[in-house]
Parts: sequence; structure tokens; C-alpha cells
Amino acid sequence: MADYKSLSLANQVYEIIEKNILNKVYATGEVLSESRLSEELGVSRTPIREAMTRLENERLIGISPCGTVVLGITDQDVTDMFRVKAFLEPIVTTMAATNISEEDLAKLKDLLDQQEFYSEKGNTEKVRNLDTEFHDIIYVASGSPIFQSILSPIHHKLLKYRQESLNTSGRTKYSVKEHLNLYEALKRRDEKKVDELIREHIKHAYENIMKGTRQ
Amino acid sequence: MADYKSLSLANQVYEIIEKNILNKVYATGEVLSESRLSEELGVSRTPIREAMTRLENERLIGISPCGTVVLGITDQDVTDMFRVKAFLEPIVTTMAATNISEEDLAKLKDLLDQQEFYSEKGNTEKVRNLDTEFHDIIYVASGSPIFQSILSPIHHKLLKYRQESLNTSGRTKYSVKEHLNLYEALKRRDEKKVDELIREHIKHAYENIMKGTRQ
DNA sequence: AAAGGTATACTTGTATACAGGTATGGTTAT
DNA sequence: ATAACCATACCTGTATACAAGTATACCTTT
Repeated sequence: MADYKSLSLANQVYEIIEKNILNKVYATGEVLSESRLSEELGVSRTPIREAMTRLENERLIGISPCGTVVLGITDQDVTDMFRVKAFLEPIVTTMAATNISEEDLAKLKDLLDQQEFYSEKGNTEKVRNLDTEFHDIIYVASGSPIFQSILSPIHHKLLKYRQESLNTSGRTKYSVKEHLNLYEALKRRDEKKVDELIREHIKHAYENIMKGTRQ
Repeated sequence: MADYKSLSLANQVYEIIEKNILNKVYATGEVLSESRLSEELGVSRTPIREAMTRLENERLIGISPCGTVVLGITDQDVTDMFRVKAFLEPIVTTMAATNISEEDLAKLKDLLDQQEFYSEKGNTEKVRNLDTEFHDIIYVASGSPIFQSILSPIHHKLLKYRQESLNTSGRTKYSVKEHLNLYEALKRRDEKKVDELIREHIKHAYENIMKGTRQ
């Protein structure tokens, strides 16, 4: 990963604002001014606007001629995202079991090793970023750009949702283990097992988010 | 509808380019240059860029430092979108049956009247635009921004997909009738009937797109 | 004192100028 | 003739300047 997009100012701005919204630093209803953000973040309005356009597309903010307000994310949103995830992710992951290349399997293994490393060091944020990459590879490997385009932002948001204030180290370690099992099943092209594992994985992630913490 | 967004140059540009992609005027793999589009459409690069950002978000184009290429939409994409639609739309529409306000019901009725009017006149493009508004009201009325944010762009794209070259007048008339039935069921808050009707509606739309024409 | 009007400051929308990088084509040297 | 190198033209990314509209606050008038 780490393509050119990660480097662009617009993308950096997007990540920052998205993170702040998902972690309630910017509360729902709060007004965001492009020029103010421009000053605060030290970049011109152009990359700010590009980030805002994307944020509006994802319904995290609302832009009107009178100003821009934070829409944020509600508990119902989280539940609804999980409903979509619970429907689509088993489909996509079993598709990936059939279609995934050896190269992508190698990438997954590499990501897993990195996850274990950072998990040991307690760097949960790094583990979550690797989690996003891990699932994105699977989404792409499924061969369905549509399913991918729906699941990817959902997974991304759910991972970042309030994680700032949650103690997730216990769940992190457990999650890495689940990824390892999933990887092994994908490697064996065992669709049935993949389906079973991904459903458990989603269920646990949901319980974790709803509890706040899960160890 | 017809909010301020419809008026902004960026949104107009988005609609034009999206339409051209969905109707294969811009073929998959074709290179799009911001400056060239800027000249052709007679606007500056700024609204072009905003439109491009949105198009990239929806996976219709791919932007890289070397240039921008059309990704387009494949038959598999259409099928996958219908799979998502078939799963989500019955959920959303039955939710709307419970939550929809009298005001929104009135709006639906008004849109239906307009649809009948333009359907008689054979203005299928206008009918399709009204179709988008019709379903968007239902999506919003469901009370789930997440489901809405997924279904709305899918419905929008499927309606515009290749419609330019399809003779859809027969289906148009049939579709308006289905909308009327759906509206009646929503008005009666008859969830069971709503569920049944929306499934038929989706099924027919899918058959229509796959056949090319359906009378 | 209260109400209305006006001016100011801030908002988004748009246009344009500049920068860094890349691919391509032409030219030159071997 | 072929290959290598350099210049040019084009791409996206970013910064800045300008325009139109709106809300708010202050001032004036009744």
C-alpha cells in the first residue's frame, strides 16, 4: 500500500478530519470553516476543499452555501454498517478464497507478521492501519469493485470509530489471531471455513464496538 | 428537490461526465484530461476537479499523477449492484412504510403525477429523474442515512446506465404503475405488501436492464 | 427603548497562476 | 542506423485571488 494518495495533502487532511469526526473531537452540529481549517492545518483551501468534498460524499459532513456542519456518526449508523458488513463480507471473502493470487496471499502474510510485531509493542493504531490494508487486499481480491467500494469505507470507519478513547489492546491481540486463522483458510481455499471465520470475526468486532471494550 | 447543488458548476460537470461514462460515450480506458474537459465544458479546472474527486470516489474513474482514466461500469458491476439493491431495498422500503411522514407521502404522490404526465409525453429522461427523486424520498424516509448513502448512488447509476441507447418507453409506463402500487401500499403502511412489491420492482428492473429492452 | 435598515465580515463557489514530475519526441553523437 | 540524452509539452497537485451571497451586529430612526 502506501500509494501516492497517502502523501497528498488532500488525503492527509481527509484522514485528519475524518479521524476527528469519528472520535467526536468535532461534535455533531459543529461548524467547520474551510478557511479556518486551512489556517489550522497550514495548507491552502484547495486540498481542504477536496477533503471536504469526499467527507460530504460519505455523509460525514453537510455542505451548504451558508456553511459546513459536522453530521458525524451515530450508534444506529454503526449498527447499519454492521448489517451491510454482515451481509456482504462473507460473500466477498469467500469470493476471495477462490480468486486470490499467491502474491496477495504473500502480502497478507507479510501484513500479519507486521500486525503481530506491532501488537506485541502495543501500537494499536498501527495494527488498525494494517487491518485496513489486510481487508482491502481481500476486498480487491474478490474481483468485485462494487462490493469493495461499499465495504472498504465501512470497514475503515468502523475501525477508526471512537478507537481513540477505547482500550482495545485485548481485542487487538485477539483480532490478529482471527486474521491469522482467516489467512490460513484462504490459503487452503477453504470457502466453508472462510465463511465461518469471517462471520465470527464480524460478530466479535460488533460486540467489541458495542461494549466499548472487549478483552 | 432541485437544491442548490444542482446549480453549481461542479455538480453540472459531474452529471455530464457521469452520464457520458455510464452511456459509454467515454469508453473504459479512455484518458480524461482536466484541462481539456475545462476547455470543452467552458469552466475552470476547479469545478472539474471537484467532479473528478467525486467520480473517483465512486470508482468511475481512476486518478494518478500520470493521468486520469475512465474505469466505467461492467456487466458484473450491474449485477453486483443489483445484489446489494435486492438485499437492502426491501429492508429500507419496509422501514419507510413505518416511518414515512404524510408530507413525504404527498411528495411521492406529486412525483407520481408528474411521472404519469411525462410518461404520456414520452419524455423518458424526465421520468427517470423523477424516479430518482421518488426512491430518494423513500430512502431518506427509512431513517437510515447509511442504507440511503449506499442505495442512492446505486439506484442513480442503474437508472442512467446505457439508458441513452435503450428504448425504455414500454418499461417506463410499467415502472410508473409499479410506483403507484408501491405508493398505495406505503400509504396504507402495509409492510408485507411493500416488501412484495419492491422485490418485484427490482426483479423487473434487473430483467429490463439485462435484456436491453422490455416492453 | 424597540425596531428596522445598512454595513461589515465571513461563508462557499470559481478562476487562474505556479510547481513538481513524467512521458514522449526530436536531435545529436557514436 | 541506432542509441542515448535533452528539451518540450502535458499531467495532476497546490496556492491564491476574486465573486456572489448571507447572517450578524451595530447604528440610526421613530
